Amino acid sequence: MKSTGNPTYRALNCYTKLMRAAETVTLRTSRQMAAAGLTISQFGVLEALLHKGPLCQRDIAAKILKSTGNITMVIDNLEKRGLVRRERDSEDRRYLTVHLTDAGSQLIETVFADVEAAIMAEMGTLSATEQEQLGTLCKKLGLNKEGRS
Amino acid sequence: MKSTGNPTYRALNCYTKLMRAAETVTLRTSRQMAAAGLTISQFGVLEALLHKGPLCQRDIAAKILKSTGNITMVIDNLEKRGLVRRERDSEDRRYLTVHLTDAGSQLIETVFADVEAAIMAEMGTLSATEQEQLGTLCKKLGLNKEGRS
DNA sequence: AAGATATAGTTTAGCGTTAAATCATTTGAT
DNA sequence: ATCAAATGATTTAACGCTAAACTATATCTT
Repeated sequence: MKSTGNPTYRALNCYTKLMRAAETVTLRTSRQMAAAGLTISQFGVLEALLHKGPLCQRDIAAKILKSTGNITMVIDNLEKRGLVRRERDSEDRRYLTVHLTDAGSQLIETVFADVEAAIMAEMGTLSATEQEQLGTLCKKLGLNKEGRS
Repeated sequence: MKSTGNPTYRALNCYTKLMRAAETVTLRTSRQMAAAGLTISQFGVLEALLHKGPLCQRDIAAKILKSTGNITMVIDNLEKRGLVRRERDSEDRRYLTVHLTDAGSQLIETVFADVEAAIMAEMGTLSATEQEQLGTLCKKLGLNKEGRS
């Protein structure tokens, strides 16, 4: 199985390394979130609100690729901590627009900066050229067939 | 932010593509497991047992990088389906050795082959050289600093 | 205007996940 | 031999996650 010319070995090996790298980088960057008491999902929600402004839950779900049932709970927890507030849309009462509170804004701004720095540090292991190569290869991999379906 | 010479942009962009690629590939390969009614964790446990033989729960947890509390539950579910059985070690009664049943062996063998084929198909988007490049870059990324700690 | 259909959000059931507390058993120290 | 410490497994509490059923509101058809 270790013969480097073996296509099966090569593919599985590449797959394993890709997964490990993603896991490791996630683990390291998520420490910045954990340090602020935020889960990855909570960070995702706050970050979406920071960069896109107030959003309804459906849009948040789409942005972080999670189900709407889940978003209800994540936002419940953020609301309990006073980081976001829900506002019922007066035009169409089905919509709840989620807003960052001042505390939420303040928190996500600093945590986002920390996470960004952690990502930079992680990627800094690779040279500029290597980062571009990696990006290109990953993109090619993701584009395979029908997108994310 | 889109200036390609910007190191922050380059790092974040590369990070995003890496994460997306890993997610997409996981999503696609996990369909093979889902088709057999197995979750990713259940697949991990069965695969460990297939390739390493009977293991105690602690070793299984270490193999799939999950907590032992979690393994208890995953194995409960596999046991309910008759895919594995627990056997109390007669030497040291703290240990439960987990064995594949015949049904479990049969299932994991076919599902493993399917998953392997799916991984091959995914990685097949890249040429042999590209796979090796990707593997090298991912490995370099993961090796950064203190391993997985 | 009435009823069907669609949409936003919530709830529920089930699995996964961790960390921490607990139980059972074994090992080590004295 | 006894008691303390270590170790494997289980349980519990809390959060995350999905799919599916459900509620409330809005829109579309006629």
